[in-house]
Amino acid sequence: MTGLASSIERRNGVSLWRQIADRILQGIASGDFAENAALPPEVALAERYGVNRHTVRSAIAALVQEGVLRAEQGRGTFVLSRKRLSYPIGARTRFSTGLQGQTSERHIALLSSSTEPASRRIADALGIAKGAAVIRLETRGEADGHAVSRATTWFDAKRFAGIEAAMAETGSITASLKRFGINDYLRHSTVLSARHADADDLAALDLQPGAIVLVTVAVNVTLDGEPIQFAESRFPAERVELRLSAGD
Amino acid sequence: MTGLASSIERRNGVSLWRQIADRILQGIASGDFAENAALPPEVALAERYGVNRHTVRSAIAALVQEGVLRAEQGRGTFVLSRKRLSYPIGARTRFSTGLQGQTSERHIALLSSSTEPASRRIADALGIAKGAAVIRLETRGEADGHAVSRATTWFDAKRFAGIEAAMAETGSITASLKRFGINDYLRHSTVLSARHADADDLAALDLQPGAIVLVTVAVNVTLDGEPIQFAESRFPAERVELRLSAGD
DNA sequence: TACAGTTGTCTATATCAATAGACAAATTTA
DNA sequence: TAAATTTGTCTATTGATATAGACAACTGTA
Repeated sequence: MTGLASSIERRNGVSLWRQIADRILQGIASGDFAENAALPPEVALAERYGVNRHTVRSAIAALVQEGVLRAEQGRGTFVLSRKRLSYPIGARTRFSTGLQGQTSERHIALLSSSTEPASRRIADALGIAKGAAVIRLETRGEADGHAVSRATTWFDAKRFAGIEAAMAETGSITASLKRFGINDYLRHSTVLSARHADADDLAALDLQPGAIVLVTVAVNVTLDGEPIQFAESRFPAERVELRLSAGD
Repeated sequence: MTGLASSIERRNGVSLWRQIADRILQGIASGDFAENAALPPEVALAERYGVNRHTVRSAIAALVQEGVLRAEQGRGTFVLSRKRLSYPIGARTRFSTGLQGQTSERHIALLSSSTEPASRRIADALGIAKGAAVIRLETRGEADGHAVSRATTWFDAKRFAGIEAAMAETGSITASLKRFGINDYLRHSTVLSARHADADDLAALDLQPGAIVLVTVAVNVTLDGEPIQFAESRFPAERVELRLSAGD
């Protein structure tokens, strides 16, 4: 942002210190506050945001707790390096290849799996009957030891029986689908929204309460257009941005 | 969501009533709470979310204020119809055509315009020198009388001198660009994030404080690949979702 | 009518959030 | 060393947030 000094909202249900912490995170992401450099002093921030110094201190305390800042008495408060991952989304969206070059290691951890009857929404997406058995996988995407996504994925249980074992073993959706004869697939549709992280997301993504998650709801299809996978993924907005490439 | 009963977080900087209001909005969007039907009674909601009935009442009061719910003493609290707009994003993203079929009327209102030197970020995106003059437009997208987006757009001032007048007159980016000999253009890149709405967004989008906005940062190019427009758009997450179509 | 179920209002209390001011402790600079 | 700058700690006060309980007001139904 080119210094749009929009101010802070009061009595919204979101505390001032949380809003200011969000602003500082934005400032770091947008380059207003350089990495490894000192933040403006607390009194200056208090004036900039029109709040008391103690309120700024609460925001800073939260970000120190979060590992984003380090405060040193007498010297200043410093921005630790913490660039947001840029997660590409397009027809060939895949977790692992998408983050190549940004991280040295990444995989998908299977948190739990279950079989359940398909809800209307899932049945429609997968093109099966409502109530038919589907396998649900709860997974967490990890890159360089950090949690970067939390997803819930559904497969037709008849066609993909045992896929949870393949996921646990390979740590990859692409590799698991290969075992069922699917060597290539496409992202058919993606719907995007955002919300506050719920307790489950907070725990799995190692977020501080009040964090925002980006939510994608996607359907993957075979090259023939047959739906094979329905997934809802949550990404921590403070650590991940989604990049859409044209014609991809 | 298939009824994942994840609970609420305390002392996060986001008040319980705000979190519960968000959850109810999600519930409406996901179909957990049907439109025009009664919400569960306050005591049931209080138990479901593990909070006091008065806290649920605060959340409901906020949503009534927002026009999402209507409470009737003795009868119950009802969901007003309020479907989220689905805003398509792809290579041919355009405001007006994208919402066709979902709304009967839409246009872009020009809130203000100014000329300023390009920041590093904007200069890079537009392929011009840092400090060169750019025109900044502050706009609001409206559909059926409701604000659905708030955007800040930059153009090279040399090439698009007077585009603010064209925007004010036509209410359309596409139509304005035609006056400068650009009959077609493509969305080159889009980067997506989310944050709490700031004061400016709240006012322009008619949101209640604490609301979340989806943020897109996009570059449009001519068919030759020459960048012509750089824009940051904010969409109210409670009213708009973004839909990405493969191969678009 | 009587009753069960629901939202609306009131009082009271405890904790969190925000402001205000003063001063201590550590670091850097003159 | 002395002064200026910056973060850390403490006390005090106010308003918002959350819980608790009781009861009134309204609706639909037995």
